Amino acid sequence: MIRQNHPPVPAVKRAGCTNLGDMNDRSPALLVADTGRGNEAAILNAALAAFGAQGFNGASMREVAKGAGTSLSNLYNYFPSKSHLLAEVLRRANAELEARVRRAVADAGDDAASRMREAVRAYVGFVVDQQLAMLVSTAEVRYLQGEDRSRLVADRDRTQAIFADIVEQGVAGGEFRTPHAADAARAVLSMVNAVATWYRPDGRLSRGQLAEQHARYALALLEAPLPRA
Amino acid sequence: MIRQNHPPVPAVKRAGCTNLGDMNDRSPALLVADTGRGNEAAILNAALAAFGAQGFNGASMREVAKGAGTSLSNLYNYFPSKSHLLAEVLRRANAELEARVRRAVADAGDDAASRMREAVRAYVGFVVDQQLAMLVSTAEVRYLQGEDRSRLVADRDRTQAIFADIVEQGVAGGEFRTPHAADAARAVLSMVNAVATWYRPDGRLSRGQLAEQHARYALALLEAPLPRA
Amino acid sequence: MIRQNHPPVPAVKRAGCTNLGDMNDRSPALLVADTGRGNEAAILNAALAAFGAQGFNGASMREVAKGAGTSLSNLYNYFPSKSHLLAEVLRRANAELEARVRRAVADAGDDAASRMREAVRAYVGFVVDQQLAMLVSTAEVRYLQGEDRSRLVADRDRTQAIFADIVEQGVAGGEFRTPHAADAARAVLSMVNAVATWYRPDGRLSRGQLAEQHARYALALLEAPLPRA
Amino acid sequence: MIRQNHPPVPAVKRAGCTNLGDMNDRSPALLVADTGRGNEAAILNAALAAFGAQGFNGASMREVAKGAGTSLSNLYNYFPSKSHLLAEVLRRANAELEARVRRAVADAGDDAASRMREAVRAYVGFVVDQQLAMLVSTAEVRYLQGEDRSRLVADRDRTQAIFADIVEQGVAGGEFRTPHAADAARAVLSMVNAVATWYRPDGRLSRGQLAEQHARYALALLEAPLPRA
DNA sequence: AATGAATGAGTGTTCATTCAT
DNA sequence: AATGAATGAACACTCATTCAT
Repeated sequence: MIRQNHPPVPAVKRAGCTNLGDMNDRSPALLVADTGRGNEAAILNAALAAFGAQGFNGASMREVAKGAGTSLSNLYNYFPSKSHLLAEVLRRANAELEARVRRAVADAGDDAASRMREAVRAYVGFVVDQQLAMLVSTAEVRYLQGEDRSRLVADRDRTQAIFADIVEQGVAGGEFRTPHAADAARAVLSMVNAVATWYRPDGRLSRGQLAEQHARYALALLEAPLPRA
Repeated sequence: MIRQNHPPVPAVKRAGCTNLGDMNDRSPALLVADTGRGNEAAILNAALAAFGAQGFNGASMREVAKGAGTSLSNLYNYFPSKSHLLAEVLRRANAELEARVRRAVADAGDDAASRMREAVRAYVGFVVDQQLAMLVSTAEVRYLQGEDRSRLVADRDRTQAIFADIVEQGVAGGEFRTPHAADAARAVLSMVNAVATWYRPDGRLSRGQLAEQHARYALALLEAPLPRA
Repeated sequence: MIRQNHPPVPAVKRAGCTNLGDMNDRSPALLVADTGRGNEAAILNAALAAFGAQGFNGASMREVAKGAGTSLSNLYNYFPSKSHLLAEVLRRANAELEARVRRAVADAGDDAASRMREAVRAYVGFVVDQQLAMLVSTAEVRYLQGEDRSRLVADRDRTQAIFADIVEQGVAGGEFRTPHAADAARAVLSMVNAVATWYRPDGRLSRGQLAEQHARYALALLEAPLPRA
Repeated sequence: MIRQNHPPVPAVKRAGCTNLGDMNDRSPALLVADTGRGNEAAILNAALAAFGAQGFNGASMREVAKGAGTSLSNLYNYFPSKSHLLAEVLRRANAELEARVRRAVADAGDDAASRMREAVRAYVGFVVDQQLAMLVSTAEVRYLQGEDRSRLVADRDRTQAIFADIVEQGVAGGEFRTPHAADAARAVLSMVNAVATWYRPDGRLSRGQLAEQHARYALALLEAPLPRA
């Protein structure tokens, strides 16, 4: 069993370019507020913390129970299995992400560039706010199976399609000149997803700067005309 | 424990934008050729396959042994622990990656754009050739600890620094006009790393097209002047 | 692993002077009565039997579980490790021994000779009643570590100090004329401890004779004036 | 597996009355001088050290090999099994002990008291000189089986019979007045054997004082007339 | 909804021993 | 006499899960 006690990465490393995907020592990301059903929220948050710190297979239901302040066996009154618990955590994380992005796009202007900028800003914002949830979402989906898995894949595809649609719109309208329209959305999403692997709240860039910077990376990548910075 | 028997993801999904990071059903990526020391190479390759298929904590030493065609206990004549085995797999993967990138850059022209293009092409090439190794490298570093961990981080930083140096050179020389030079190398690397999470040998794009496409993404992101496609 | 199937030592040997410290084939010394906590007492008694028969390292938790009539994993609901289990067995054994000796001394007369006689009689009585516990106490303490070890050493020192105090009193009062007061208590304790290594319930001497005899050895060793037998 | 790293017992404990039977941190008792047969002596000495430090079941053949500076498999060119190795160590230890005691008795006067004094002195001397061998002899015989076991028991009985014979002679001749002659030799031997469990080379008493003191204990126990100290 | 006790399958790792060289 | 590679059985311990209460 892996006990992850590794010392905090020294500050100089943080500004480096290493993407290590460390998931420990993050502020307990309260992904789930009270659900009005006993210990449910506590369990979900504890599960997120445990899966984040040890990975799905490295974390134990006992740890989750301890983190939630309840007994091991009580977990099974809320979730029928460890996998279902993971599935529910991931479902909630993606739901919130999708909602935020969709809202941002709806509030943006009509042109593809504005919409892409706002989509990226919302996405990066969520990554910063719910870094642990993003890391777990990325790293642990693979341990889902069957229906739980396909449902999550569908959810995720819906979120990613928002970006793909904007790219399509932009290319069709001549705003984006990338010759690789079909794959560019994926490249943008890879970039912003990866923010979760290296972002540190005490880093050089503020939440807003980070969002703005990635919006520019995205538009540049899509070969939109850029203001001379 | 998760036994991953999930049915193959249908073809239509493959062309979609979902980055699921499935690691199963890949051709056994023979990362390591014979090392001249008994079963060592077989063990390393089996470990890569097992860690890829089940994750570090999901894979068992018994599976590795079976994959390598040797006995469980014999594993420990070669590697003192499961972690060391992982460490060695990752070390070799990164060594090969670094070597390829370094060679490509050395053989490129003197200007930053050419060097970046060749670095990205080599990197993407490695991702395609050793997809499983890249996936495992990304996903399982976190289970390393202590010296094994810090050694690998240092190795990796060296590889990533190649890109950072090229960006710096390009910005200094006016070739790259991105205003966010400090973080741009990381964005590029995120993009190319992510290729491992969705690439399929039978996909729409060939190895060469993929490399070329990502080179263009990278240069665009860095705001290098682009040919009108 | 040693499986102790050696044939019973022939009767003639029993009366000999060999101290072999055989620990098998003794009646299951029910050291612990029901503790009111599930299988706890059964586990402790089974552990005593197993450690006695095979030694701490020779005994396996599976054997203990089998002896206790429960499952291997359930052992860990009661004791966090094999060492802790040993520690608890030894702690209880010494607690009972100390209590018996202390009670005997309290009930004895005021003179050192009476007190020593009663202390020895109580000690030998315990050795006979809980022979296996005494053997295990003597032979397996060394496998304890850290706090468990220091706690037991302290417990044991307290018990032995009872004898040392009586010797001191007797020498101070002129009852004992040994010139080596500082070490004599240890010699007496060595003698009575060793009874556990050779005593057989079906031996020549009864429990009472054994106690009486060792009381006389002790007083003689301390150079107390003896009745002409 | 027990790794005995416990810190050295503090000095104040050493003078106390606790018999813990610690076997670590003793000077490597070179029980066996060169036997003229390759690595044999080194193996035997390493085995003694390993069995002393970890117990028979706690020590591994790998440790013995390392201690002897040879390879694991080479051990089996000298001794057919771990048990035989233990048997040989114990055989040599007892042989040396018996020789020393027999010589001392032969060199003593004719009266039982002198003979007993010299026997005890020789025995204690050996315990001090070969403390580790004595500890291992006492603690690990029980792991011997079959012929190895019975041969050693016979050896040991012969050594102990020397004491029993002296007691018999002394009682018959009126020198010893103990009414419990049949068991007294065993009591004396228990006492001197136990010296191995607490003796420290840097303790309060010298080797000679220790021997002298135990001779007096023995004679007192046997109720021989004593000089007024 | 909540708990403590229980369990069978599994984990990484170590063992004494063997064998080919 | 000496070695490195190999093995099957065993080890202490943990797992997700169930059940009686």
